[in-house]
Amino acid sequence: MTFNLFIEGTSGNARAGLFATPRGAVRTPCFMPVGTKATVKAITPRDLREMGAQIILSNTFHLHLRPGEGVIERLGELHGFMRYDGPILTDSGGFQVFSLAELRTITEKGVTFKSPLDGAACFISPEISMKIQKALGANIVMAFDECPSVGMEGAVLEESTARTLRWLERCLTIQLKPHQCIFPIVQGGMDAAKRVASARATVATAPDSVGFAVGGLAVGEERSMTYRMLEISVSELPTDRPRYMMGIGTPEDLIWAVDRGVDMFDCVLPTRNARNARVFDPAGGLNLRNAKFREDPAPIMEGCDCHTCREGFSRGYLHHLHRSGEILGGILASIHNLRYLLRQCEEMRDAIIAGRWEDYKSAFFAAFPKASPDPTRG
RNA sequence: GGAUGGGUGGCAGAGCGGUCAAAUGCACCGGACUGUAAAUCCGGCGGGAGGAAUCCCUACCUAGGUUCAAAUCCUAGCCCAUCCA
Repeated sequence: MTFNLFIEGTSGNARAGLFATPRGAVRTPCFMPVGTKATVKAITPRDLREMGAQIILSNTFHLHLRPGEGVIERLGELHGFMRYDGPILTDSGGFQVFSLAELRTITEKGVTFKSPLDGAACFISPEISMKIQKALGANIVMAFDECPSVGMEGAVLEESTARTLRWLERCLTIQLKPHQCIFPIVQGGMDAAKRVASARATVATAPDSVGFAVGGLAVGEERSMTYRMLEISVSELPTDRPRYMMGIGTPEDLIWAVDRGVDMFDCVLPTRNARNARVFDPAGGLNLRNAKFREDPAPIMEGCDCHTCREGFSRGYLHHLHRSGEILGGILASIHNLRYLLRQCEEMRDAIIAGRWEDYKSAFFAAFPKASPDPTRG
């Protein structure tokens, strides 16, 4: 069994484990940095290794448009192409159904996108997405789903959710490479009954899946809704397989998700925010562009073990870099933000295994009073 | 000394009788960002009152003037740029 989850400890619904992949074991809970276009923006693979990243994401749709999966496959698949030797997960393009909503039309066959690059029509079906991902060579391949918008409900949501399931069946007909596996994605929008139905049907359709993802969350809805839907979705998933909550990434989100049994998550937030001068700290974060940091000699966060903080780069210096539009500002802040979440995952894992999960959570929310320990309440 | 052009908000730079507290960009002060069309986007940016619509005051080099009305027209002065002596 190439892919396998070994659970090392639990606390309530929270779990810590080891997820074996052909590129090595991933310790969970695990945050996965996003490298849409075969690069985690502003970060080298060396940085990724140093900060303790275990697995990263890339994107089917964007790489299909440029440079094309053929180029990447011939240059050594994603791993060889971008010189990253850890496990890689590719998203299927399903998120672009949501994020590029104005540029696409959906039919039963698939989705026709207008390329953001040149406006050319680009058709992606479940089969095409799988074939692209097969060529890209990621270790975890995501099913091609439809990520519905927050407002979708009733018959339209019903049809969307059902279509994602039909598409899953079609995804499963494409044979992947031996080092690859597929994660199906649970949908169901902001509808509890549809979440349950989607999760059950997903498991029934792909019972042997190595892992399962919960999608369609953190797309603009209230946090209370996010986690109510997550709880419902996760409760229907097998406990012995990794659960991947797609698209979250604030420190508090990680706690909330892990507390509900999530093992893996990814998010553009740490890198995007970093490029916009927003950095994490235990009290809720800093905007390094703010005037008050102009002459601040302190590192972003006292005691942080990220390269940026360890090297002694001051807030004042980072303020200057971001003000000046210097590329190093984005780099140093990205390193900090990614390491922050990665370290938090290590801490969460240790706490769960050591039976300190409840204490860990209490300490986290004590330091960050603005975040609610339970987002589903209020 | 003469000729011509010009002096507008922190800077650059529109406006050239009313709809102007004055376009736009930059700077400045904040905010947002969650499977990346993002090193992006949004708001504010003379002073004062008010939740707000709004109201009051002071403003387009200086001083006068024309006009119901002037950043815009006239006169004088000061300053700047270029050219000629």
